[in-house]
Amino acid sequence: MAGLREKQKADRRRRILTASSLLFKQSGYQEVHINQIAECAEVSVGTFYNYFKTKADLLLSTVSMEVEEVLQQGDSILKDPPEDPVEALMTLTRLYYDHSLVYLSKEMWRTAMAAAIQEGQSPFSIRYRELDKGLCAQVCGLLEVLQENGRLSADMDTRAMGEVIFNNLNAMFTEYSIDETFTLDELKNRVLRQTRAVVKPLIGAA
Amino acid sequence: MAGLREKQKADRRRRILTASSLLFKQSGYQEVHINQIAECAEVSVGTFYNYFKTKADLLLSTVSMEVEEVLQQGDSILKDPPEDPVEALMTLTRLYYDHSLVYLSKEMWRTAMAAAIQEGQSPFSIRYRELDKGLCAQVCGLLEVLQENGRLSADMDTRAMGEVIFNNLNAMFTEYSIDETFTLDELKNRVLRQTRAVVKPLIGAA
DNA sequence: GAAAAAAGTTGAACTGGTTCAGTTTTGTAG
DNA sequence: CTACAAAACTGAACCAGTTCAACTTTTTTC
Repeated sequence: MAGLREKQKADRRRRILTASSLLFKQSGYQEVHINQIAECAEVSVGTFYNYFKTKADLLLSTVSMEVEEVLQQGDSILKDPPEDPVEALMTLTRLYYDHSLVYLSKEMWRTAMAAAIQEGQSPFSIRYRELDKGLCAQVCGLLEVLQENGRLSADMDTRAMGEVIFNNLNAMFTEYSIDETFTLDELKNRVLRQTRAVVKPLIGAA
Repeated sequence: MAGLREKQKADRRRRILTASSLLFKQSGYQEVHINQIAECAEVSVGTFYNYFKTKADLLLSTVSMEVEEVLQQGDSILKDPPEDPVEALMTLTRLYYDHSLVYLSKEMWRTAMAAAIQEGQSPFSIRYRELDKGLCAQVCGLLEVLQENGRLSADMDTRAMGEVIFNNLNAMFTEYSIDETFTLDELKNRVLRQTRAVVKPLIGAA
């Protein structure tokens, strides 16, 4: 009952992912055509579209992997966060940012973001936003922990605050992805300053 | 020296803009093809591309108009803002949001946003980000005014704070544009709660 | 093991935005 | 007014992502 068909399916899917990953790294997302991916993966173009709805859909599986890994690692930060709230938030932020270019280039992030915005009812967009929501929830979760530990004012609206901080992280990451000259260090420094500005007034007012 | 050529050029440009605006309103951006726009404007497809670099470029001229109007109106709010900081920020925010759908539909905003992200070095993207920067500067400017008026703590980092608040406005507007069921009222309510969470701790600590 | 059904593969054709070589129109000089 | 140059217009061809009707392979049934 192993199923030859299942085996072939899994194999083809893997071949397509391997081929595209290789080609994207080699020549960039835009430069690589579906023909090339299909050829390199030894399937036909039609078969490619049996496995992925669109070219951008290829990215989604990578984005998904990326974010899931980062969410898991983020959870362990929430379990025992740095005492200083700014430092705690920046630890999470650095995790997100440093991990971001492991599987995906800036160009690929741009494409994924643009695709997610383009039509909101596509499965791509829905999944992408789910992942974002997961990250946002994690930031909110961290604020709750800090609040419970008495590190942040008790009357802070953790939900609203978390959304603002996450939206800022996300917007800054978008800016970073758009501008090829924007370095990771510059990004972290700017976000540090912003996070400070927002979080400092909430400290010790418990 | 009026120049027949100049006159014709201006006329053709106007015809294309009128035609596309009409067609987009009628059938939505995606549905309308360049052929149709060209036909309706009584020019050839090639001529269309003499006047606009891409289909998305059509949107840019509309977005540009939109944002320039809003920036101007925003300036008059800065001249004499409501005393309460949250109310002041929400007045500006409501201006932005209420104005947003005068010339552009959600679908058109999505397309413009996606295009601006897709390739960051295109004139489209550069112009779009300039406009965003203008809005961000206006939010920062409002915070400065409020700080000068003694309404916000004197040691607040207006620049960083303004960026965070603007990034949040922008992110929420993006979410709103993506989700066709997200209403303007819901948007304003959520942003109100977020703005409160961030700004309240800065009040009276002067 | 043969036949029918189900699932999957294939690549040529389609789609719609974009380009460009050839043509027409406008401005200028003699 | 004619001739020439510059600018602008034109639409058929191009391109790359996507679709789909015909074909092949695997599974199921008897």
